[in-house]
Amino acid sequence: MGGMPVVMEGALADLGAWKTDHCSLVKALEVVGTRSALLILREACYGTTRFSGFAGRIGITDRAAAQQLRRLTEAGLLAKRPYREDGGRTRDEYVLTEMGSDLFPVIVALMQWGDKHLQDGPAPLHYVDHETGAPLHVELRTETGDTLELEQVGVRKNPAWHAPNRTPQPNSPS
Amino acid sequence: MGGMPVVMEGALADLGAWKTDHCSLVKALEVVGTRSALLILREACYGTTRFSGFAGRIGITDRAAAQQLRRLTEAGLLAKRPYREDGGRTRDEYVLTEMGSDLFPVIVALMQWGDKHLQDGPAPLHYVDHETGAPLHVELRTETGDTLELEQVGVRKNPAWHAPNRTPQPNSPS
DNA sequence: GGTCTGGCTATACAAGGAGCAAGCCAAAGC
DNA sequence: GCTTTGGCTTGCTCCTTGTATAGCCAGACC
Repeated sequence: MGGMPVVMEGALADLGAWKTDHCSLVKALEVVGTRSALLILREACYGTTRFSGFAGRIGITDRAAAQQLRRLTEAGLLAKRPYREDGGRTRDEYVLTEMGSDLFPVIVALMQWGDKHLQDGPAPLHYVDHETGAPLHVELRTETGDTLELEQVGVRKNPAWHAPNRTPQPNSPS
Repeated sequence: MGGMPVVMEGALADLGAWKTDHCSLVKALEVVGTRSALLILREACYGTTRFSGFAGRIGITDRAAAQQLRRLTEAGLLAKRPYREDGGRTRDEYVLTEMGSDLFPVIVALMQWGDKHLQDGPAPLHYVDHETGAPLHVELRTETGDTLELEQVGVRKNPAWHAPNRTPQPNSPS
């Protein structure tokens, strides 16, 4: 069992005394906090670029696909790029930006968790190093390469942090 | 910029020819695909265990908290544990199971992505090795410790995979 | 000019998440 | 036995996500 959580360092230890006002997780969930957004990004990582590919492979309606593609493009995770098939007009396809492909670890982490806890049998797909075939995993590591258990992790305030717009408030990070 | 996606190996290369029927990501999103579910789990990782702590710190209503705590408990990410404060009746608190704490990398990965792409200034919080203070990161790594770019990643069918209930269909993994 | 096609939009609707506010309930303590 | 307290439920409402179905629109080709 888990049980023991992370170590909240310093002033963070008193959970009643601070708020998670600027939490990056909250901001992230505002952008990719829906099922269809993450599935669109999975598809984009798989190499899907065209409207009908997204809608068809994910199994969502045109409307849902169009809406999410627009949202993700506006947010900067996808970029439109014109293309042209012979005998067709020029259209836009959707390719990952750096911001979008930086989400790949999130997708693999969720996939890995689902593989372990939600599949009846073995995992259907593997992520590997394409060159060597070595299996890939998402891991929490320090620069020196150590992986940690949850209870060995510490959370601390970033001393360089300051409130985004004026009035640097001292007491509400995250 | 990103641009190049992962390498779909073998039969997976033809995206039109297979479906993502058993994708672990889809299953994972059915359990933790909502904002409030992930925020509850963030709080559980931070050490919050009690009803009012979840509702109050996340800033959601009692109703939403109760609903998610029930869902996550039924799904096996949280477990109820009785406790008793002096002068109070016994009640249940919610602690992470192994299944729940295995989601921590997902939370950190999302947080890290938000830190990089959605914060106006520096990140408000840091995750570190509590012992040494060394910063923690989520990384895609092979067993030999190499980290990869997106275009070096390969996706392949698991040869050991079989459809969960009878009729092992040959053509629809993930 | 007419038609076809793929990408996208429009309308109408159902389901679920979540807010507000109030109420319920099982001890503990008076 | 009445009140208090914290945890949880209920009724009602709004908003978002997603479905189903249909329609629009800009070219390319005829």
